[in-house]
Amino acid sequence: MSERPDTRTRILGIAERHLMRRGYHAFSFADIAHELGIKPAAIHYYSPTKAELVVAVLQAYSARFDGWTAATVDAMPTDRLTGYFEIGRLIASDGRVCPLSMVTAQQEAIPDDVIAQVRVLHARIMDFYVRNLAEARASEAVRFEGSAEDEGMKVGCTLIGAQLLARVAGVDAYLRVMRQTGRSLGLPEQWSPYPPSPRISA
Amino acid sequence: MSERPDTRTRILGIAERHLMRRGYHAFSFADIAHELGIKPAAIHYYSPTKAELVVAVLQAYSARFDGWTAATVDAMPTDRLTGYFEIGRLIASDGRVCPLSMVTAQQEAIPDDVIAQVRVLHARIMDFYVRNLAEARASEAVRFEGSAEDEGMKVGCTLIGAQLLARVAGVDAYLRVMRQTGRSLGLPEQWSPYPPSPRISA
DNA sequence: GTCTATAGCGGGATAGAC
DNA sequence: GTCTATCCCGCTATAGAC
Repeated sequence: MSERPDTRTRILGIAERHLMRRGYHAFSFADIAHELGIKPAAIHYYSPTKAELVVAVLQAYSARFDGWTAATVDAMPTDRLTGYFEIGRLIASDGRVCPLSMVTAQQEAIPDDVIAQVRVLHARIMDFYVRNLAEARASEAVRFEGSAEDEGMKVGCTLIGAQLLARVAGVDAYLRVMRQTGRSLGLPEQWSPYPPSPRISA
Repeated sequence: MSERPDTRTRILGIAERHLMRRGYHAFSFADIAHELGIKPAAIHYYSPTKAELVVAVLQAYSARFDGWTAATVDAMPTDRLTGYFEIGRLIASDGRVCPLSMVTAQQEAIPDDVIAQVRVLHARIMDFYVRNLAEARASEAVRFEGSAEDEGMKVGCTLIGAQLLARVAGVDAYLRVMRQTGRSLGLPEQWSPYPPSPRISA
């Protein structure tokens, strides 16, 4: 195990990191190729177009997110929530932003196929929040007013905003905002990094 | 009054709209020129480089924000907060996003001068939240736990996240999220669009 | 103040050799 | 599977005419 991943996988990984750091338009095939030690044109062998490449990146990201939620199926909903806050922190500390917000920010200038895929990711993530908040409130592990749908959307918005804020104000800003979010929900002060694997922070 | 603004002003206005909709890299001098009925090269007469143009856009935006806060100096802090939520809604309903988040999202691929200017805007906006939340809590017009700094950053993050969400999920999503935010603060259900002028939503 | 013309670059994409 | 070579495009920016 821990073998060197194949080229296809490495391309997706590098593209994902660039997408999350720089956005759709500000990374190029040349960036990926240079890091891989191959020529830009070779990337087309794996993904004919840039749009298809990014769609594949988003699919892989969604799949990893699904894998993470599946792996946490036995966990307490509060641990799932704080676990996700912790994943968001790891992403922010690496100067990245959830691809959901990165792609959404520029959607007018991005191919429709990519937008369609980002909607899938959006639905999965919002479903995660809503489900866990509802479950946690039912067992009186968190408190909030209004519907779980509204609160879930709110917390999701706060997290992606906090990742953006981290880029101008440092990771500390992310931590302050999400700790404040946890405080108003009545979540524990310490976040469990649960479970560390399968990671969606890489 | 209501004269046709001069070319310099029109350029800034068009550039701002494109920046807020498409991001730094996805709008061009040609986009602006076409809308203005002039040639792309003519833009350079007003702003030699794209970075300077965007810096000017951000300066104008910050100045309008300052003008708005100054004009609301006699208002209740709760009205200032809901007034800003309303401004955020107008921006979102036009498919735009606060330039703060738009530029921040792509900061790795954006000139330093522009980043420096966005930090100014960031400081102004966060100061606005913190000041008004502290003031409102002192008069028991809102309730929240923790420091006004943490809560201010949190609400700011929620708003920019909600503007992003609006792009995939519609303006209704923005409204739901910010109404939920107002609910947990104990703000009135109806937002005063106070004051309509000087607008920072244009 | 706006034009034409053009330089110069970097990007995505394709064709065909190896 | 990766290469070289090339095409075509759009972009920022400059120079100089009007």
